[in-house]
Amino acid sequence: MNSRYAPAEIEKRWQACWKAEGLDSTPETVDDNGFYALSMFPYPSGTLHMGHVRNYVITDVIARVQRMRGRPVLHPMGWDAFGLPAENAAIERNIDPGDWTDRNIEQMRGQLEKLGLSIDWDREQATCHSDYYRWTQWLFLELFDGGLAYRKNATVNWDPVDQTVLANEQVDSEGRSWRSGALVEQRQLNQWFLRITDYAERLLQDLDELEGWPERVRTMQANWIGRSEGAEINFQVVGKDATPITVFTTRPDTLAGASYVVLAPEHALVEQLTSGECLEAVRNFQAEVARLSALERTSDDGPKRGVAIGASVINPLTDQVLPVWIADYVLADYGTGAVMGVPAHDQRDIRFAGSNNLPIQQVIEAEGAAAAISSGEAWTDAGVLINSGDLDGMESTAAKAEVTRRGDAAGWASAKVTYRLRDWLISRQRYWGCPIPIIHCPDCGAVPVPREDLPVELPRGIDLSGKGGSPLSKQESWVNAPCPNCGKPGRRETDTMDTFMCSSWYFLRFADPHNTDAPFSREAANRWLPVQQYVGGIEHAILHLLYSRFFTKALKDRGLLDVNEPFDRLLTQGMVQGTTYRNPSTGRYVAPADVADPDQPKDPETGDPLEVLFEKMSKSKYNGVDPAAVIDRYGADTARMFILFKAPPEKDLEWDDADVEGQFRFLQRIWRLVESAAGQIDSLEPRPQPDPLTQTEADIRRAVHTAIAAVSEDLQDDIQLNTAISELMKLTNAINAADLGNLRAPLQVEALSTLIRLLAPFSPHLAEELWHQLGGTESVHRQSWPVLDPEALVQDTVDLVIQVKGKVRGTIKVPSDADKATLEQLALASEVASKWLDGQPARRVIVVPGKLVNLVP
RNA sequence: GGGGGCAUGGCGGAAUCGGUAGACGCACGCGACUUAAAAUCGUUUGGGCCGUAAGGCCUGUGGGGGUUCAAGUCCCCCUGCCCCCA
Repeated sequence: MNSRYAPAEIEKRWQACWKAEGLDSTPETVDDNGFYALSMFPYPSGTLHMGHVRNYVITDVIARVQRMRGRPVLHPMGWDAFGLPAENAAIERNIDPGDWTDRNIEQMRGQLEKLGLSIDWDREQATCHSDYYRWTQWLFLELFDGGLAYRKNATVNWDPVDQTVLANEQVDSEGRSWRSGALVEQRQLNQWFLRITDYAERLLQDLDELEGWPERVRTMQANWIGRSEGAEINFQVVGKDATPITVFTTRPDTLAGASYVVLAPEHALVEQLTSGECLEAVRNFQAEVARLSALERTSDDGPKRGVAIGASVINPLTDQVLPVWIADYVLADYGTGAVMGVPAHDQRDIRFAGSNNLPIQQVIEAEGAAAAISSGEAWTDAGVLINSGDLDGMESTAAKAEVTRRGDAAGWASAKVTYRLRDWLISRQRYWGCPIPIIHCPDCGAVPVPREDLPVELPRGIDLSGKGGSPLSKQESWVNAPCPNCGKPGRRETDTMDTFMCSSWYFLRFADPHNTDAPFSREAANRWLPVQQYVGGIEHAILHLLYSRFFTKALKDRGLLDVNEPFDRLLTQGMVQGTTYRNPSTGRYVAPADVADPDQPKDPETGDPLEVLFEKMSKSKYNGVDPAAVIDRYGADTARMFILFKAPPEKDLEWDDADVEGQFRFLQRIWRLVESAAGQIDSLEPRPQPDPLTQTEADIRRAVHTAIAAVSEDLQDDIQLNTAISELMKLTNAINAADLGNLRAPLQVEALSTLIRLLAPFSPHLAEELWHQLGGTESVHRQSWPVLDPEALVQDTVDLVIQVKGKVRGTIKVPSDADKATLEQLALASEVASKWLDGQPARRVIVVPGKLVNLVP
């Protein structure tokens, strides 16, 4: 009695106890009612930050509630452990990337354990360990066997700082590397690709199935896949017996308005078609374009540049002769690498035509179209065709199909669907990644390493200078290997895989983590997948989630599992932001420690007033809060409560020390409340409720069951953990206000037992401690979730709102079971009504039972 | 430029099958306890106006319009901010 709430002692003790008891282990056998709760696994940087904490605590609450609901739960954790930071750290400090990574994992696991997460650590995986990446390699071979992995020479984004190839997605909108920030260059290299484009249509279509995903993530994926319907149209080359130029267009209806045709500078036909006098200009232009990124080339607003190549083609619809150009805004690997220029009806074309003196011919008429075009704006909306021969007068939407149909009949067009999505470039010229299990043989070509020879281990303890291509290519003893086919000397593939490969299937390995015969058994995968609740950052909305979906579908097609989508429900949590001080005139950030008066923040150097912002926690902004420090001071339970209460999960969260204090106080209030009862209650066994109840008892039962209903609802579909905690606060307030001494024992037991069980997923340590203090013998986390008794919610009378002309004018107490007619009578007879109706009869009466009556005179 | 989202007290946020706006918390103020402070407990607070008071009225969810008995919620227009794509 009268002990203080001491989280440090309580949390340490219960964590040890749970570990000894195996409380968090995954049930061995389950039928199909298992619940798979998963957080996006972290990169083991060595330090846990608040974003991680938020992510894992949200998932943990969901997992714990499901356990109490009686479902077998899989809640694992692992490490996305390959990647550049380890290699960079190794270069800087001359340590082995593997050792560095393992040390970080140890450290972060320790930090995670302090949070009291109910994770089954027995299933832990690290993608850089050979018992994991062996299976990444195995799956690569599966894709290879299925024709989904191939090698091709292609223009790639080259990061001159990190000396590696980047995927398009790793280049930001300014053409810089997402990691090094260097301006990306274009290079030709022979690279490994995965044929994700084969799955473009399914990846798009099946987005409709994902009802448990945020709409905006689905939209982002759909945009990324970028389906467009149109036609391929062939233009015969004048005077040469050359292959016709095939363009892709989404606007075949504007064909008559085509005034030129443009090839990508890298297009194969450029060589053939360029005339002698244009050759030099074309060569120069090609060299110039090679330095530009795709993004610089395709933006709508930049200037469009190009040169004519001295060839002509024939417009198949009008028989007009059109010049052929090459231009920076046409990309070789999108569509056919060639477009028809219709300046009047395409924004980029009108810019190009303007700067190169090419004719602009309007062929779609609509109100305002001509004016827009003459002012230099393309008319891209629908309209009616003009200047198009016998197609004049046709709606442009109808004309799309008609032009394609005619072209198809005449052999110069065919309907075509293209996608913006490109095949996934997985080759990386780096050391710290999963080796691609291929041996290059001078005779047999690229030969897969036999599955029984996996893993192809990364050689350890090698010199990493960080310069000049792949370190693996310099490891002669490793590189040289006999061809598995013919036995002749061959060379191992020295590229490693994009780390997104490793993270595209880890959720499958968790279902069957110790399997030594296969990456996972089909039974285990089918039993646990799809993940019922996936939680992670919005920054993975496209890449990781799209790749994982692709893997799942591809592996399904290979017969390895039967699920079509990996993640049933997705929750994208918001950022954790810290108080940030910035000098608006210099743009520099100031550390909070250097701010003397937080109410009147001033720059210690210049004396300028500082602006106070909330921005994502980062070292450079001096606004980070260390989770370990918060746990040391207040305990993990307070940290959990704060982070869950402060904002809805998907919104950004502003860190506020005062609010952390507030949560600590709330937990102390519960502590004192339970302590006041500890002398009176020796068991939490439910007992029959007395009948009749006193008014206070009936009120407290209603509060208890209202809380059960509300918290359960908040954890159900639309997960709202912040309001769930506010319901716990209301219940605590209600019990405090009623005073336990005024309740008979069965009521006390029900109230406290419910409060503690509802609290358990949020504050697992405190709930466990209180549960035992009140005589609980088994863990609170093995108790069942409180069950709602609808009877307890019933009230004899309710407050009925009286509105007059839609304005609230008062309330009256009415029997809760009164019917509409009675309510109307009671309302009309009320004082409120007589006062506000002022003698007029109510012309109209709207009755909403249980809520209000609206009287309209 | 295209697509999507958001806008509620001093602050974070509740309330969207249209039905008492501001739950819950933070901060602030006041009070109790205390020699004092901390802690704790109680309590006020959207704005404006009337009233000695009890109380009452008007107004209010970024701005403007509309639908409806009733709008934070639905529709149209505008402004600002955020995200994605270009």
